Amino acid sequence: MGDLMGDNAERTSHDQSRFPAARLSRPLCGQCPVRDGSLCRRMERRDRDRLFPFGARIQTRRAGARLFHQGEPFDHILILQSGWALVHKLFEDGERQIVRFVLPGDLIGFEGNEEAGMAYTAEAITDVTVCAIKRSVFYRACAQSPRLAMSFASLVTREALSAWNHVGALGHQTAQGRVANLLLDLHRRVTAHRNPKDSVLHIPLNQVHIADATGLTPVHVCRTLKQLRTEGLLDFRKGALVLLDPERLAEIAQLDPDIAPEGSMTIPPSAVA
Amino acid sequence: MGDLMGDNAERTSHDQSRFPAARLSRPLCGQCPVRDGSLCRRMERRDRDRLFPFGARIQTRRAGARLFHQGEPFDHILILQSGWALVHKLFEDGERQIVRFVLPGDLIGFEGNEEAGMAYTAEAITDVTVCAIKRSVFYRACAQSPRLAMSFASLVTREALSAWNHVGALGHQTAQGRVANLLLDLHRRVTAHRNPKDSVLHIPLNQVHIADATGLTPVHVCRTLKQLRTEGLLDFRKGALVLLDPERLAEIAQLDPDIAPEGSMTIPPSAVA
DNA sequence: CGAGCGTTTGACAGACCTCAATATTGGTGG
DNA sequence: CCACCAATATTGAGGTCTGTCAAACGCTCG
Repeated sequence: MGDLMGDNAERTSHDQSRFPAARLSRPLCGQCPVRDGSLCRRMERRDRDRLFPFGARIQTRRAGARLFHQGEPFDHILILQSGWALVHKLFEDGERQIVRFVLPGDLIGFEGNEEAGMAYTAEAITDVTVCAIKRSVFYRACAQSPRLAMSFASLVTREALSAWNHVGALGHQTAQGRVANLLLDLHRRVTAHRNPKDSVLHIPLNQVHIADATGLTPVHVCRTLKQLRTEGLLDFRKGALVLLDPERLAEIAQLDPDIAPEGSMTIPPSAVA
Repeated sequence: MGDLMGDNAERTSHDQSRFPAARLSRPLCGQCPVRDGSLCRRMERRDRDRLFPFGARIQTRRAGARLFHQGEPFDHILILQSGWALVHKLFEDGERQIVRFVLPGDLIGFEGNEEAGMAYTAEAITDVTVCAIKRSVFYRACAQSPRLAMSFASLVTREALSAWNHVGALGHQTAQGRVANLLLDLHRRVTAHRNPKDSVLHIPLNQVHIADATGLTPVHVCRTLKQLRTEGLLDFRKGALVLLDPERLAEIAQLDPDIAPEGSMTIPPSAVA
């Protein structure tokens, strides 16, 4: 965690001029939440207003930086403001399993405790800005504000639902289904707070990311993506995702359109706001 | 959901004499939380005292009964008091993926919302007793009591951690590792609140349950269990689980003993109590 | 005794992995 | 602008793990 709480901490709002667009390994268009500040600002204003009195700080981290590491203690909660991150579990053979991707507005840092250390590693995929607050302070704030506590519970509930969906995909589906499930899920999460549903969507992942998340090898992910492309289902190359046949994709991903997806709020807004 | 809220509702405490031991498909010894009331009473007293003013009711359900069904609305929260349950996702081909097993003290019923219906199906494995409360009432109670809200958040956090561990097992591990992981996890959860760590532990699951939870076929689960048995790692037959070599099992399951397991409380008791 | 369920075992097929080589891309420096 | 390098993506051949199908066994219950 080291310099995460260092002197480069910022207390000001997440302004594009003060937080210049990240230098990314590859250019991303304005649709991507990494560079588009609208989503970030909306989540930030609401969370910051609640948490800044408790010592929340805005931080920036470079792509590839580790936000916290499996086995090591980490005493902060992070709210991602912009950019993409991931949470993975390291195995002894050096392989890793990505358990979730973190998008702006998502909370990370509750995957462990002070004594035993974090159970997972969090890593910035792109350059990111996060809102950091001491975990003990955050819990104290929640204990004083049922509204904040329920907002926290709501976020964690969404994480649990997403994880269970992930379990279903990994346990039951073939390679096509797993990849389709992941890309559909990411597409939905990115476009959820976005009006213009353009056909092409930029996702800052490569085939290795998809492999580590779906439990497949990069080689097989490549074959599966090619298969999906030739079958006219979706096109994903160089981070550009196009859903060519969303309906058939949902079938392959075994997503029942009637069922509330991961993004749905289980806790009604009335109980939070 | 039907008769769940029917006239057989009980408001009295969970007494063995009033709630006679369930007629189970196979006999279970006194170690199993299904028949042992100590765990049930402890969880119940604490939760009931908080929730009964809000209309919580104790209910009983038979083994095999569905507590709620995927796609259908369900407006209650259930706290399992005794017995075992499971939560699974149904796929269109008729297969199912068990996403978690529910033990006494666990909460279910937040896997969806009123409008879209539940995202999963919950089913009683053995006869169960549950503490039921209207979801809207429960959320209102949480909104008035930060303590209850944080207790809820703590439970959901544990579920999320457990689900992520499950994701890691399904995505990364071989059949042996998946089965070992599941049985070790269940063993830990059952013995967590139990002093005498006897060598033999009764778990009310069959090979089909294990198959649906690990994403394997019952045939392969059978082969894997036989393999684990001949290698002197564990013995699981007719619901009787014996861990013959816990250390080597933990290796196979890729469980890092230094890392906090799913059972650890992420939210410190001081923030809840 | 027969029916039904769960378990066990075998032969075979398919999905995915491993290893290896090549092609493509993006970045760097001359 | 081109050469060069590292990282990523692609393609092929062969092997392993797990699924599928089928049959038989044991157990419980009616």
